[in-house]
Amino acid sequence: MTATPPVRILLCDDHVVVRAGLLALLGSEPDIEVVGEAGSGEEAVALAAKLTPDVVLMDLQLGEGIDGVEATRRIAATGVHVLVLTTYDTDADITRAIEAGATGYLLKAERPEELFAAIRSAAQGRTTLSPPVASRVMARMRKPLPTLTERELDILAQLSQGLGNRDIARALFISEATVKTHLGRIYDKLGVDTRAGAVAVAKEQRLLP
Amino acid sequence: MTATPPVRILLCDDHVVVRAGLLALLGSEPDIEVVGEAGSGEEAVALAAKLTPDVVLMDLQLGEGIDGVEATRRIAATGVHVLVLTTYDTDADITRAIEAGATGYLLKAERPEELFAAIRSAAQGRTTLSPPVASRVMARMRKPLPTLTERELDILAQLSQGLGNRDIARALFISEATVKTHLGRIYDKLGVDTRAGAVAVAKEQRLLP
DNA sequence: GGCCCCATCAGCCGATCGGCTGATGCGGGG
DNA sequence: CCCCGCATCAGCCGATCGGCTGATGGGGCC
Repeated sequence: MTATPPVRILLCDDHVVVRAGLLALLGSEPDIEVVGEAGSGEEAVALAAKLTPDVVLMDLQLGEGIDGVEATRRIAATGVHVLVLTTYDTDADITRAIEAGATGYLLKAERPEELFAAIRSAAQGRTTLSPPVASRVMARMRKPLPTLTERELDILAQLSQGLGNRDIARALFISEATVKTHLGRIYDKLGVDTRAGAVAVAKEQRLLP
Repeated sequence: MTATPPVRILLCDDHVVVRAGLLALLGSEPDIEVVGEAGSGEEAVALAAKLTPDVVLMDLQLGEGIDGVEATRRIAATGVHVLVLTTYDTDADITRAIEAGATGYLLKAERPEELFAAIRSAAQGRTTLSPPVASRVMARMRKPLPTLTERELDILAQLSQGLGNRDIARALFISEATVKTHLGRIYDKLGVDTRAGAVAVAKEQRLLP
């Protein structure tokens, strides 16, 4: 067997501390080489195009600029594997990341060995999910959870501003009747029966940007 | 001038990556020595008592077990300085950390030099706040923001479950009239006029645990 | 050309909400 | 001792909400 070249990694996280941590952890692995660091989504997209790494380690929360999902979408579109490494394991985040083309989804709480293994898998295009994430994905398969339509998300966004039906109607240029129809379906999908409950679920599940 | 002994640090963060990052960053500073690491609040409290570090670097979000605020409270009570290092800068988090006795409040997005400086300050009991945090504190001083009473938080918690007035009343063993009175005051303090709006602010501001 | 999803709208009605005025009791601080 | 913040409760009333039934039209998909 010939010596395999190291896996080339691009880091993307807005926190210096996290980048330093990843750098330190990955530095101990001979077959993994960090070839670049980005502190924003825009930077990551540019560097990924320039460096063509084997894997991009991407945080979903990036503070300023485009978010991790959008960065993932753009980078994945160029054929580079993106391994999402983030703090949260909500359904909405996972779904959006996967739809954006992420190769894997890891939680920052994961043990370093898992991270290394996931990176090596991702370099070959194989998918790795953190156990809690995998569980949620499985659960989602069994019970088709709330998948709100875009219009319903519009309504939900207005609702989360505390607006009444009339104001929502005006904001979206539709009638109150339509607002109420959408609200009813939103309640069904989210498993609630009041606007307060809907807002709670929306915030909890991070359904809104 | 005699050589000053290094500042002795205890890290507390539930993410291995972050601990590794801090370890790497602080390792480059000769006058700062990391004497211990904790992955949970309980561990941090125990280690702080055993090691009596000069400063504890404390994250507020700790996953399982007691949260960072509670850990801060217990450690600060023993006279050890706690420097909060976290991701969020919401009013509620800042307020609770300060009330718990934190010596300073830094954001993870802060530049490493600021972190070093803050650690050295904290070792001497001096307070350091990240600029965004300082701004919020000042703003708070100027305009006495929502300070909900405990009872109001009880109501808000039930409200955030999507419960109606009757159910809230039953849950808290009070009459509907009282619930409505509290709700009115909550609306005033949060600057909203619907339950949906109140829930939105509550979640946004992390007013509930 | 049907079928289904989605978005749109209407009207009805009982339940709930939000604002109002006003009242009681308790505890702490000046 | 009085004042004030806090928690408790009552009643009233117009506005809003949530559930219901039912209808129309556009766009995919087979």
